Amino acid sequence: MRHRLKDVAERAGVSVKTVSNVVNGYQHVRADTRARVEEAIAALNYRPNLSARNLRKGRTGVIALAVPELDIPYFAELARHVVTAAADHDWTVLIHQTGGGSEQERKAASGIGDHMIDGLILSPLALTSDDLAALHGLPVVLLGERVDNGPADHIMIDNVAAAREITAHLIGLGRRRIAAIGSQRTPEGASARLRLAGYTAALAGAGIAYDDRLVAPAPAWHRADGAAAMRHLLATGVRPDAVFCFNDTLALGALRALHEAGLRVPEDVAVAGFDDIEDGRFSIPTLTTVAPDKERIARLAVELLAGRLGPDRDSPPRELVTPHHLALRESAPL
Amino acid sequence: MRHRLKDVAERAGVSVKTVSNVVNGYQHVRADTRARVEEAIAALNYRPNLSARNLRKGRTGVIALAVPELDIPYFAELARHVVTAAADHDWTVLIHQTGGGSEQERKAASGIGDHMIDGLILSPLALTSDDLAALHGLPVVLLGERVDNGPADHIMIDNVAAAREITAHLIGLGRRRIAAIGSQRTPEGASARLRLAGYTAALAGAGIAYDDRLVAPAPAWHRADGAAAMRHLLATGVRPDAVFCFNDTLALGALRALHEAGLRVPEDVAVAGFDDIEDGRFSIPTLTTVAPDKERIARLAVELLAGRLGPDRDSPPRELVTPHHLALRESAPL
DNA sequence: ACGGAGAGTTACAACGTTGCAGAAATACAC
DNA sequence: GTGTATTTCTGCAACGTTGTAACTCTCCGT
Repeated sequence: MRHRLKDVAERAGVSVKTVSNVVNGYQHVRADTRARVEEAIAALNYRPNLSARNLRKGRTGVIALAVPELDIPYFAELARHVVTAAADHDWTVLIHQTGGGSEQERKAASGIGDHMIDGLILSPLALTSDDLAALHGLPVVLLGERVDNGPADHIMIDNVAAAREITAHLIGLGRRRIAAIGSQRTPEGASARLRLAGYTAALAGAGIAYDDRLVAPAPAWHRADGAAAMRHLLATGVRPDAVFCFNDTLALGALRALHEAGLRVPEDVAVAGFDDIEDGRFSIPTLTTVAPDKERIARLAVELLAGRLGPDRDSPPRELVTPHHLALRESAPL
Repeated sequence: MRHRLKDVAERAGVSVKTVSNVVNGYQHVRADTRARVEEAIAALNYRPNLSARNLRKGRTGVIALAVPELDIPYFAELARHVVTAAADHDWTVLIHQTGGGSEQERKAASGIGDHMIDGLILSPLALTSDDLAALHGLPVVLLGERVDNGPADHIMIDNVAAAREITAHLIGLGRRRIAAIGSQRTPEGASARLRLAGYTAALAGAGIAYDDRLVAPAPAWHRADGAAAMRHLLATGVRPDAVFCFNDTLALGALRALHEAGLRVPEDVAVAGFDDIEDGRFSIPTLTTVAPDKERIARLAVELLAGRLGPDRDSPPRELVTPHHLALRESAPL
């Protein structure tokens, strides 16, 4: 049922290698030979065995993208862009879901990496440089926060600046009791720490005192966590007049909780998020947010990986900061 | 840097095959030999070369999941469940994005399938049975609408019944001018046709005349399409008092358009969707919808595939209808 | 006619792994 | 103590492909 080079060769009356040459587009094949071979390929519906080709070549044509959770819209959108960018290099993308645990991420790094993939684009939450070292030379591009001393290429946005800017925007609206939702103390919470730093920097810049009670932690960054954190803030009676949520799903949850509490957005409480996911453009109200250039991040990641697999094999690790902008919508308008 | 069985064998002072036996958990290996080999494996950080193993075994341990678009929440949620279910079989899931075009789906089927994957879970929009035949024996499980005469296992929900039930629910609220959003005339629109059939059946059952002007097409089923369709309905002056959207993202777009038009949901217009995506539980208002059991669909798909790779290799194709229920929320409450 | 260049084709080995058959060592039965 | 299982380990071949090197054949210039 499934045919091999040998079958094609027999049918076309040539050697196995000649068929291989035709399949790989080698130049010096006589036109009539090529035609005979192609006829045989078509007749037998021959497809190369990629495992064998990979074994021989040491390349698989597959790269992996490992993200914490696929059904967080930010990662789903990112995944779409990575798949698109990878297609330009004729790569297939193996999308892997780590669950954000260090165990799973380690497995994504070492386990999957084994020999099935040529490179890895990893959006780590919990990974340490030790885990990374265990890759033993598999080219890796990291997205998001820095892994300390990691010897890998790295793409990020300036989280502190972005958080500072959007907090400053809320201050510019005249708000003074600005809450933050999404803080995390765990080692995984690198993004949370940076965004919190931007938040406090903006407050300090405007001469507003930092109030611990206005900062709500969130174990994960899902809608439910955002809603719970918002409810908690409202219940403690610290009446914020604005909220900066560390990502958009938190913000959507917060919108929901505010709605249930009968508060108007943005009149009573302005809300800002982070990530610019599709939902935020259709939510009620639409969501003001920090918009990273996801398409560019994905493209850069694929290109860095391509470099590592090609000429830049041994060049020093690169660190790229991609631009972002504020998307000002109804929840905290201009 | 990257070691092979041979390197481990030399270090442990045994044959290559013995190392292979240890790696594969073969029983009859003396304890001290096993220990020596394991020490060597650890010391060299040996990892099997999967390409070689696959070549030898004819199995790859990778299954593919092909969906039209990853950033449609329904598919992202489904993907998460499939990844989880596949992990129980020690399978890695290669997630593939087809874009919904028949060309891409064909490629997902034939191109990717070549020898890299053991099986395919495909959520087709445009695939015909011819495309399916081109797979030449690759086990496939189809999700969603029927591919005519396809010789593959198939999991679906009863779209007609589900659409009829939720439309009947709207009728039960006393609504009489019930619009539908999402109809499609293209060959890809199988789901749309079935849901439309359920909608018309419910109207007929209640003695309500079908009004063509209340049925709005949507080229795709994104939020933007839902919003555009809703705006169109409102602009034509046919004042619906309820809308059944053929999926949740359409419904979220419709909610947005209704909000912009100053109409209250559900007081002025009740809204229902289809899919029960996470967003719908936090939107304002929360979304009444048809809830398929995505976790079960994913688990069944993986199990059917496991069967095809094992004992049920040649059993006749199975067709499974999974249950659904109505999730009644604020946009069209009980 | 002869040498040389290049086009066209081929045989062979290797990529790293595992199934098979069997050798060597050990245990067991009588 | 001999014969028979059983455990433990090994060498070889094969999975399907491609790189290397070599071979044949044609064509050209002299």
